[in-house]
Amino acid sequence: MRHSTPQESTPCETCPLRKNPAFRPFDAQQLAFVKSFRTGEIAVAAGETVLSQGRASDSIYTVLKGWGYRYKSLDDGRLQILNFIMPGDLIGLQGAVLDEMGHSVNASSDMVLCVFNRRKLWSLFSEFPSLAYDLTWLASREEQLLDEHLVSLGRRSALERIAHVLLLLHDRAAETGAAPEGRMPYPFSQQQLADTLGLSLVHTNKTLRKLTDRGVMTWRDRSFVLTDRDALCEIAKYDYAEKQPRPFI
Amino acid sequence: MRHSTPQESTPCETCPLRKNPAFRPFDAQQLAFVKSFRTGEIAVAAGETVLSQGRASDSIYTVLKGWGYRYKSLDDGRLQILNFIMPGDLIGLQGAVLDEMGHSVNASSDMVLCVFNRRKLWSLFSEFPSLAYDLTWLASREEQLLDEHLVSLGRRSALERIAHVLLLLHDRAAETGAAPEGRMPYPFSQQQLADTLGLSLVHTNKTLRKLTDRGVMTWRDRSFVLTDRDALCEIAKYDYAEKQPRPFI
DNA sequence: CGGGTTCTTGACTAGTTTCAAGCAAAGTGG
DNA sequence: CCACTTTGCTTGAAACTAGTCAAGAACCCG
Repeated sequence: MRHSTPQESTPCETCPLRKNPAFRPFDAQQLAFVKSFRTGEIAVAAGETVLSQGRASDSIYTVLKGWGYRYKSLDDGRLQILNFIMPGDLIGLQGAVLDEMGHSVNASSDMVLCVFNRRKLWSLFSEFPSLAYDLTWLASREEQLLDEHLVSLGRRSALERIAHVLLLLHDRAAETGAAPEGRMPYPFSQQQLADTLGLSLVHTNKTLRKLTDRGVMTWRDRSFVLTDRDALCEIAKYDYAEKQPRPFI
Repeated sequence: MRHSTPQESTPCETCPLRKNPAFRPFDAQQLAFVKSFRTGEIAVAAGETVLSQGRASDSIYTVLKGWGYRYKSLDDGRLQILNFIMPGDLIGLQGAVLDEMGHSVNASSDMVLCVFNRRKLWSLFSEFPSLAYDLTWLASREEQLLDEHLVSLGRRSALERIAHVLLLLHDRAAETGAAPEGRMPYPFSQQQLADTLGLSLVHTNKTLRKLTDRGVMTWRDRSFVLTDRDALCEIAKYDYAEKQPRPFI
């Protein structure tokens, strides 16, 4: 893993996540513990690798800024994106609890990550059950997102799949205030969208065109705008559920 | 949820999982806590529903005997099986931590489940960090299985997918000693296999035939035998990793 | 202003689904 | 105990969705 020079640390007190109403507040004790659990902060440039499949990682990270994606690749070059990673998400837990990372993580935009020492994970469990519970919350939510993704790949048509991820991505970004007015500034390529949905690049492009022809969305500059959300929901059979403030570590 | 009359309880001391070398042992304190956490035991007949999508569940379960599957269904009847459930697996955590179950669980054979009170989950975190850690282990492993499944649905051909699940299913069963001599007695239909792999029943059947014609497996009486494991591994690009004793609750 | 990505489009092909029909095994009721 | 029904498996043919190949256009970066 290569990344840019470590930034000077943002102290936990001014952590961008803590100001965000989408995230639940910390009490003083929890904050004190998290400060001791944390070993620093790193910046990862767009396109670089944060974690590699097959390796054990010494660290766990919480995303402070930027977007990334979690993926698995096969020997012959086929690649499957498992999930997208946004601010507040925790990455590397699998590598900390099991012995080896089953997936890789790449940054799709410049990211800033809060770094935690894997070896102190145990003290989180023994001293801060409330944080351990939050960890489990985070793991359950990830499972729920994967479940939904599995339904898409297994049972939805290309058109439904695309409409569905677009809505999902938008709503996940909107949760943390990152998608104003239906505009989703996720910096990814059509190839990445294809690798997410288990489609070929060409078919993804043609399906995207079908959606823009119907006037429900536009794709430009590696991001998209939902111009007719209702129609998209109709296509994807998607319904939005109001989110409660969520935990993070 | 309807199930048969509650069986008389197997005491934790004679729990079938505890005797099984595939599972890590409990110490006396943990055992005492689990006994208080546990509210009883239920039997679920093959075909019945254990948990329903959309509902909150008051209980969490550990499978003592039998097999089942976790799935999501869409309004129009399409169905996607997310994962299979075997002895030692924990179900219902998502419903306990988040507020609603995003999936359903059905029994594919007669099952016996150990029932825990969702409301006491918090005391598990606060009093037994070692068990909380095990819970996280279990959640991470589920995530890993889902990741692998996602790769299958997204990037593997029908032939690869079938070879891959068959091996996975066999090895998961073998872990707990339930698949002697390559014979996997999983009682499921081809329709269920199709719903697992995101394929149609017809194509699943034809692909299964292709595999039996090549002499690598046989399918009979709703279970299968791996007659040429190496060839299957070759097709699926599958490699087996030795498993350590795993936790359970 | 080149050279490299990324996006776009058309033509052709392959893999998978859908439709349709028949068979076998297991259960059900008279 | 035997018709009758149901459920699961099997097979072929036709239709269609998505993949591959190929080539050009647009965009980005140095």
